[in-house]
This record gives sequence, C-alpha cells and structure tokens, in this order.
Amino acid sequence: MSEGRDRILKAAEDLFGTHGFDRISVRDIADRAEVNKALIFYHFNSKDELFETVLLNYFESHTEALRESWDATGTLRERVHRMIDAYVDFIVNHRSWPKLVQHVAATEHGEHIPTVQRGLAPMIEWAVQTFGEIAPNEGPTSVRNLFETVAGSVLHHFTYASVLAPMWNGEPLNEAHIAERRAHLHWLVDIMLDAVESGAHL
Amino acid sequence: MSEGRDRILKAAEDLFGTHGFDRISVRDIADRAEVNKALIFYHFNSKDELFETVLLNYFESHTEALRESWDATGTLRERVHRMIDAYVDFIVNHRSWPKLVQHVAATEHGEHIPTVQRGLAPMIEWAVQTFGEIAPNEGPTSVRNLFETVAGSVLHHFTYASVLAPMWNGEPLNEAHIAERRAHLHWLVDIMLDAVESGAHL
Amino acid sequence: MSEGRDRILKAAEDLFGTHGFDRISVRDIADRAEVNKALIFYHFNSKDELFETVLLNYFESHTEALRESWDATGTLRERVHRMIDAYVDFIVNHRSWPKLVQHVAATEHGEHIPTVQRGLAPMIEWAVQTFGEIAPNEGPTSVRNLFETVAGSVLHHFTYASVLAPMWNGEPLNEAHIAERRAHLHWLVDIMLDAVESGAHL
Amino acid sequence: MSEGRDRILKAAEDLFGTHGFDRISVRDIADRAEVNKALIFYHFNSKDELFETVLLNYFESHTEALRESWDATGTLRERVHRMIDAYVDFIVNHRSWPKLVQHVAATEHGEHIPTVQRGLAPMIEWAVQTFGEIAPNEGPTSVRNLFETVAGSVLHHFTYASVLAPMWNGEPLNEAHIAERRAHLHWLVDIMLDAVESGAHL
DNA sequence: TATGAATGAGAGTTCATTCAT
DNA sequence: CATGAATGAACTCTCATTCAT
Repeated sequence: MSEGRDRILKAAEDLFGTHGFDRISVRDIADRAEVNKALIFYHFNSKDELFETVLLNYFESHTEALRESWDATGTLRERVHRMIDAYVDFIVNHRSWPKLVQHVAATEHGEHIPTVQRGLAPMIEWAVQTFGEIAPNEGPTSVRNLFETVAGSVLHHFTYASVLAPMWNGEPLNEAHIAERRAHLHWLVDIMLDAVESGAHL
Repeated sequence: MSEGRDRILKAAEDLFGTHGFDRISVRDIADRAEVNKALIFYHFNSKDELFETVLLNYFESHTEALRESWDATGTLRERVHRMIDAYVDFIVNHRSWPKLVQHVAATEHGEHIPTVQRGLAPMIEWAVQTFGEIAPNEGPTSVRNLFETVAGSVLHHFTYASVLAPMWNGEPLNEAHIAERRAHLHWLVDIMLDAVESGAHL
Repeated sequence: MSEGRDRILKAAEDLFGTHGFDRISVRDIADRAEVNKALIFYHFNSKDELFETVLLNYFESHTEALRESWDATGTLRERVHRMIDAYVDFIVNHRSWPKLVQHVAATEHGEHIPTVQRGLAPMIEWAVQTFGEIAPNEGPTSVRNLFETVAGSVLHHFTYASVLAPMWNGEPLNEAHIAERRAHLHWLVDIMLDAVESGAHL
Repeated sequence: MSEGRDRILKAAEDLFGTHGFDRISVRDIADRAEVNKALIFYHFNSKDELFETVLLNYFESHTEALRESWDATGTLRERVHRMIDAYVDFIVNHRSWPKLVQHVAATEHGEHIPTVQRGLAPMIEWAVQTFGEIAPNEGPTSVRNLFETVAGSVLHHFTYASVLAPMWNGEPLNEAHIAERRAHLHWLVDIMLDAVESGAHL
C-alpha cells in the first residue's frame, strides 16, 4: 500500500541477504531505501520485526514457488525430480534466501528460529508424505535422513560458494556450473531412490 | 608462555563458535576470559585478528584430526568410509567449527575468506586425489560434485540442527541421532561409489 | 534552526581555541554544550569535521571583519594603518583564532592545511595588491617579506603571550599593553613604508 | 651514558618536534627508538618528564648556539646583526624547536610554561641589555616591543611555513628562500635601529 | 505518512602507566 | 638496564530507538 514501506522491505531483503542481520544497520537500510531512518520504526517497530517480516515474505515466495511441486501428481520419482528443479530455480531467483535461513540457524538468533521452523513446515510435510511412501521413520534411510541429504546437497553449493569458488574456476554460480550441479542432484536423487526401493540398505 | 593469551583464545573460540563473530563483543570475550579488555588488543591487535587466529587454530586441529585419514591406505571405499567417520568425529568434538566456517562463507566477511580457503585446501586436495581415481573433472558425477554432496550432507545436520530439531524429536545432536545420521552417510557414500563405478550415470 | 548544533559549535570554538584540537575530547565539548555526545556526530560526522566547521566559521568572521579594510580607499599608508587596527581588533575579539590557525600550521594536521590556506587567501591577496604598489615580488623587501613581518609581529604577541608574560608585568593582554603593542605596530609599518618608498634597501 | 636513553631522546625530539606532544604516543617513540615501551618510563618516569627533558636539551643547544652572540663585542648594530644570523642558523639546524616552544605557548600546556620561560630567560636578558642601550622600557619603541617584533618576524616564517607555502612557490624552507628571508631580517633590523636612534618615533 | 533532532548504551581501540622478572 | 604482560581510563564513533512536529 505504502510506497515507503515497500522500498524499505526491498532494501532490507537485499542487504540482510547479502551481509547478514548483524552487519547491516538500520541506517544502511534507510540509505539504500532512500527513506528517513525513523520511518523504518514507524512501519516495523524494530529492526528485529523488520527482519521477521523479510523472513515471512521470503517464506511466502518460497511456498508459492514450490506449491505447484507440492501438489504435483505422477510417480514418486517424477515428483521428486520436479521438486529438485523447482527448489534450485527458487534459490537461483532468491539468492539471499539460503543465507538468511542459515544465519538464523547458525547464530541461534533465538527469536527467529520458530519463524523459520514454521516457514519450513510445508516443505517438511511434503518430504514426510512423499518419502514416507517408501522410507521408514527411523534408521539410515529414514525420511529425515533422505530429506537432510537432499536439502544439504542443494543448499551447500550456494551457501559455501564463496569459499569453494576455487573448485569451480572462481565462478560457482555461473549458468554452466549451476547446470552441472543440477544434473548431479538429479543423478543423486535417482541413485538414492533406486537404493531405497531395492532395499539396498539392508 | 602467556596464560592470558590462552584464556582469551579459549573464550573467543567458545563464544565466536556459539554466537558468531558479530554477536560477540570484545568485552564479552574479556569477561569470559576474566582478563582486561585491553589485553586482547595487546595480544591480537584487533578483533578481526583474534578471529583469524581462532580460525587458524581450528584448521590446525582440523588438519591434525584428519591427517590420519588423509594418509590412510586400503581400497578407495575403505578410505572414504574412514574419512566420513573421522570428519563426523571431528565435528562432534568441535561443534563450533561448522558455524565458524559457515559464518565466513555466509557474511562474505571478506578478509577471512582466503584463510578458510587455505584451511580447507588439504581436505579438497584429498578429495580430488581420492575421488579422482574414479570420477571425472566435470559433469554430473565430477569430483567437485561428489565432494560437495558429501560435505553438504555431513555439515547440514550440524548447521541446521536448531531449525530441524522437530524432525529429530527436538534432539538432533544426541548420541543416538548422530549415530543414525552417521549410518546414513555411510550408506550414501556406498551407493554413490557403486553408481560411479558402474557408470550408472550414463 | 537547530539549537543543539549552535551550542556544540560555540562550545567547540571555545575549547579548541583555548586548549587545541588534541587536548579537547568530544566528551568535553558535549559536556560544555550540555548535549549528548552522539549529537555531535549526528550534526558533524566526526571530530575532524567539527573542527573544520569551526575553522570555516572563524574565517567567515575574519573575512567579514576585515572586508571593510580590504575595500578601503585612501593613500597606501592610510589603508595599511587601517588594516593593522582592524586586524588587532579582530584578534582581540577572537582570541582563539591565532591559536587555531597556528595549531594547524604547527602540527601539520594535514587535512586542515588547505582550509587554512583558503581562509587566508583574501588576506594575502589584499597584501599582494596593496604592497605590490611599492614593493617587488622578490628580494629582501618583497611583498611576501613585508607581509610576513607584519603578520608575525601582530600574531606573535598573542600566541606567545603566556611565555612572554614576564616582560609585560604578567599581563600581556590587558588593555594598556595591547594599546602599547598597537602603537608599536603603527610605528613599525611607518618606518617600513618609509624605507621601501625611499629605496633605503639599496 | 646509556645507549637506550639517548635513542629515546633522539626519537622523542624528532617526533614531538614534527607532530607535537599530543599527537605522539609513548609507543610511537619506543617504536622509533627501537626500545621497549617500559624503558621510557624507567628512564624518564612519565611522558611529561620526557617532554620536559627534550625541552631542556633544546634550550641547552639554544644557549650554546647563541652564547657567542650574547658575549659578542662591537657596535650595537653589529651585535644585533650577528644575533639575527645566529638565531636563523640555530632554527635551520633545529627545525622542530619553534614548534616545540609554540606548542607549549599555544596549548597552555601548564606544566611546561615555566620551563620555557626559564629557557628563554638568557635570550630576553640579552635583548634587555642590548636594546636597553637605546630604547625605553615602555612605549611604542620599548625594548619588549623591539624584541617581540624581531622574534616574531624570525619565527613566523618557520612556524607558518606550511600554510604560507603558496607565497613561496611551495618551498618556503629551501635555501634560496631562507636566504631571502634572512636578508629581509637584516634590512628590518637596520631600519628599526635607524628609527630608534634618530628618535623617529616622536 | 514522514522527518530532523536527540539520546543511552555500547562498540572497537588506544592511552600512559605499572610491575614482576 | 631491559622487557613482556597487564590494566583502568579515556578515546572516537555507531547503534537501535524515541519523540515532537
């Protein structure tokens, strides 16, 4: 509704996503948004609430971007592959998202952990339902293990990009390298599903 | 030689590892170490240099803890399994390590990225040599992809522990759950090596 | 518009002028101005910028106070005498001015030297034009030598007052003594102009 | 006697003279002298005492350099000219001397004012005796006025060098310009003595 | 909605100085 | 004579936040 509010949110997303909550000051955001510092408090009450709002907005986009994949039909394998693609697409379009989430997880920035948990809930629910068709609740090939491995494999490339750059000729995030990584993820999912289906873990 | 210096380093490791660089002040460290704030600057010149020293110390432990695995003999498969165990052991004993590294990667805290790259170099070299025996340099099953997936799968459990707690009955890091995760990683490595060896990606 | 800003400037002028840039802390200024320390940075960004502003303000007063003399008509001799009086008057009314300028010159406080040079430019221009009517550009009676001797003779009394006090019965700056010094300066200017005009330097 | 002590004194002279008391830290001096910081306190007890010692050393050189001129015989005029030369020579060889003295005078750095007064006493005594032969104690051509004008004219060139550089093609202190200034001072003294002797001030 | 002015708390850092060895 | 370690006080400056307008 308000133009200032949107500009603030946009600036906050960019800056928090690039440098993290603690390295960005309210002044930085006001400068980038070209609004008065006090306006941020008028609209969001505190820096923490602003961050929370940014998080919630991201999760909204997240949910929206993935809903189609969550609702998808077809074989289990098809659904998982489609989700991988949607997930990678989402991150490519929202590069600061993994950093934001990981910032909350890593600094144990107390207040925001429940928000992230709530935001991730639909994703986890999807995983439980989908992988639940073929995997047990506990043990080496449990749903939660499959989920963590897929999620970790996807996210890792983006969160550690800066330090792993040398392995990717300095450009881990260019189109070709992301394509290579995406292909690997599809291969990974395939061998995992093969193995689970054939009971190879026994 | 100097007792104060060691106390400072110990305190800094604990605090930086638990809350991240930006949420910890020099005063926090001095208080925890029970030394005068100025002593930190006497020994380390700046907060940044102190952080750098902590990082370097961690990489020393890291190298030491993994050297045996790096030098190990036996079949490729044996060597990789042994490394997985050593890596998980190391993280269990140095829980702040993944957070420290990830903090640098995520905030793009410029000055420290080269330090992390240097610290990780031996690990990467090991991976390149070991996986290089059976995997290509590029493509979906390239060395770098195998490495990222294994590393991401290991680290993910620890870095995202706080937000994924609900999937693990609230205790992702208790002994039983870490054992389950460890078993999964061994399973994962096995199916990946099986697949690469049989050329299943073609 | 802002009352706090003015109070800060006033306090800074007083304190910098009396004790010099380095012996005065931002806290001192805030205390004297009865404002919050942070307000100084809100209005002036840094201690250096505050000092710069004080300098510029002084030069404004300086220019204003001397403009009449600069624009004056009459014989050369009349104009120079009028300037001497205006200059002494100005310093009597702005006792910290010579100290401020001299502080910059003496500590080679880099950033501020150009400011002082710019501030003194109109004065120098006046001297070049005025003395230029009868004095050469170089040599023992050059414009720049005449200017330095007059300026030095005026300023010296005020800058060295504290250490030369014994010669003036402990009160170099009381009315009677300033009057005596002023009379000397007029005498000095007269004999200098006499000498230059009669070519006595040959 | 002690090598360290001398190195400290030398470093302190250089640094205090170039940047002033307040802009130089004990650490700076220790670094420059290549000694341990604590050694400075062993030899001099405090930064203030070190500064005092530097001042006293300078006055010793000052006295030594000028004694010959003070004791000189010949006509009044000859003695004054010789003093001018000796004074300029001394400053050329001790460029930080005027800055040191002026720093004390300007910051009203309390404790050191008596030291400077004591150091300058022989110079003033000489002036009183010499000029006393022809000038009165009070009034426009009093001894103290003649002294201040000569002293101010000599010192001004050196203390304000940095800000007056533009008038001297950027190099107020090169050999040729100092020679020009010196010639002016001789001219100045001559016309002043002429005027006083002929009673031109009446 | 929006803003300029103001603030208390705390940040990292430097200081002169002390002391045991 | 010399030093490494240590400290309390002070430094400039930034922070998130408030409030009157």
